[in-house]
Amino acid sequence: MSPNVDQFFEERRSKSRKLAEMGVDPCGAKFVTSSDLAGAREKAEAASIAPASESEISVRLAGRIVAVRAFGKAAFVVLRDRSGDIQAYLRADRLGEAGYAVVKLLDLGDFVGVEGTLGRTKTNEITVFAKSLTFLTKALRPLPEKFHGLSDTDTRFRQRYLDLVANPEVRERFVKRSRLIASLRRRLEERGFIEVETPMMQAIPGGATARPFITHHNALDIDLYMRISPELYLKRLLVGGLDRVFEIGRNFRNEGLSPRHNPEFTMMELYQAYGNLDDMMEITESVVSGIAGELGGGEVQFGGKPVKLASPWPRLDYLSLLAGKAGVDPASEESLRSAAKKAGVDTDGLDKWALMDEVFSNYVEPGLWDACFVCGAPIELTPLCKARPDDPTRAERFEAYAAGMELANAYTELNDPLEQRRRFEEQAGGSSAAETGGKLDEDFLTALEHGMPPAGGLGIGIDRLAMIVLGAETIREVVLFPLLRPRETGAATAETPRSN
RNA sequence: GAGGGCGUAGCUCAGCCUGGUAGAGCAACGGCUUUUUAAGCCGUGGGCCGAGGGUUCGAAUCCCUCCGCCCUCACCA
Repeated sequence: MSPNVDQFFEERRSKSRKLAEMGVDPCGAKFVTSSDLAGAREKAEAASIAPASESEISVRLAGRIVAVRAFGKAAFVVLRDRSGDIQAYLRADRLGEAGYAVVKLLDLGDFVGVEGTLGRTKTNEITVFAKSLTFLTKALRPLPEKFHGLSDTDTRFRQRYLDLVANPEVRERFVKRSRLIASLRRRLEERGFIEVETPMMQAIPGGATARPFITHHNALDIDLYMRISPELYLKRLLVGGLDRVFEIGRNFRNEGLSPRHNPEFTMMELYQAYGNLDDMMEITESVVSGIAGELGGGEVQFGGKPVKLASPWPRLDYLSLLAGKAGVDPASEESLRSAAKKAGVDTDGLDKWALMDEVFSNYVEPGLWDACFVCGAPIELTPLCKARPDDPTRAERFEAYAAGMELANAYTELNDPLEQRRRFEEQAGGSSAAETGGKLDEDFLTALEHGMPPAGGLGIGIDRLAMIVLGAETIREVVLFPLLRPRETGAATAETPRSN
């Protein structure tokens, strides 16, 4: 620890000891409040208090001190909680000698409770005129600077609590993410879906193709995989008669990090028996545009450019987009290969379908700015999806895009157990299955053989939805604790102050 | 994994190109101050300049290696 941090720490410890000597617990106790800070503000506004006057409205409020402006025998402190900030005015003549002695020992970062009346100062600032101050908790380390806040991304992500305290817009963003998920849950429940939880540790990681994380269960002495998708378990529930199910939870993929990828990310997946792709479109449009309206006030900006999320979303054709936006002939492997090469893709060993996917994500995806559905991707890429009745080479599938990112993916689900087995076997021959030994999920196939009703299925990437709705350009701004390389243990030890 | 950028006080940053031994604001400490809004005024302390090595009489500054973060690419149904 640097001498400077040591100095802060020792000074604050000494104040903490002084408080204890005065009979004040430096790590206080329950404090009943009359409302949060924003609630007190609203009350004050509603009472239309004149400048430089006090009302008779009493409040009890608590928060962390984020600013102190002290005079000899009076001080203004700004309190902050989850809802916002409010100023409190502490005067020696109102708090008494003992009370004001505590004020003298306050530091930025301490938690306090105040009881007093709401009013406005002569500068018209809503203020709690304190009758008493209750010390709640001492902060032994200093907070980041009050004006510029905290901007170093390393510290912001590693010590997110500092980011949340110092940067109100960050706190607000995560509150909104929580509201987003609550709203999504409510909207699905209104449609008769029930929320379920399926295994995150799976013996065979299915439902997608991605490299899994491997873990080990000691008692059974078996390797397990962190799920890459809940799909195969949710479908088992359709077999079991839970006709409308959804799950909101983490998926894990052992792949690279990027502004759009975190190895653990949050997905919403739902399955609706007796439905199909059209139902999934309706749900996606309605839920996403509804949430955006609720949280973003209808106006959503990403990277300074507006993104249109209001329904209806245009239905675009996968192959037409390839021809139109990428200028390739989707039927020609050579045309696809040369386009992929031009985009800097290493095309060795890629088959026609993989090339198509590369061309799509390099040439078409970045330009899909306003929300839209891309329909009819080739069946080869989607072993869990039904083929189109009119064109068996294409999947009855859509992917929803907005702000140049894939936001959702939906199928009319394949419920033919024999066809499903054939597709799995085909896939097991491919290279992507090597990681998990190419094992077929026989238990899932058995479930299908018992009969899965025709169904539509939908997955929405919640982190990306949050990014778009909240205008965050990197996933790290919507994930509280994004994955970072752990610090050296030596450094971590040095952070811990020695006791005495 | 490759390329580029960044790393200086608790925080936000200057200094680096053109080497001469470390600066500002906020925060902290002492003093004055009972209506401030990044409060003010006077004074004080605080840095192995990410780590290690090299060049040099002399390195925050130039060179090399390593570590961490960010960006782009690659990996990634």
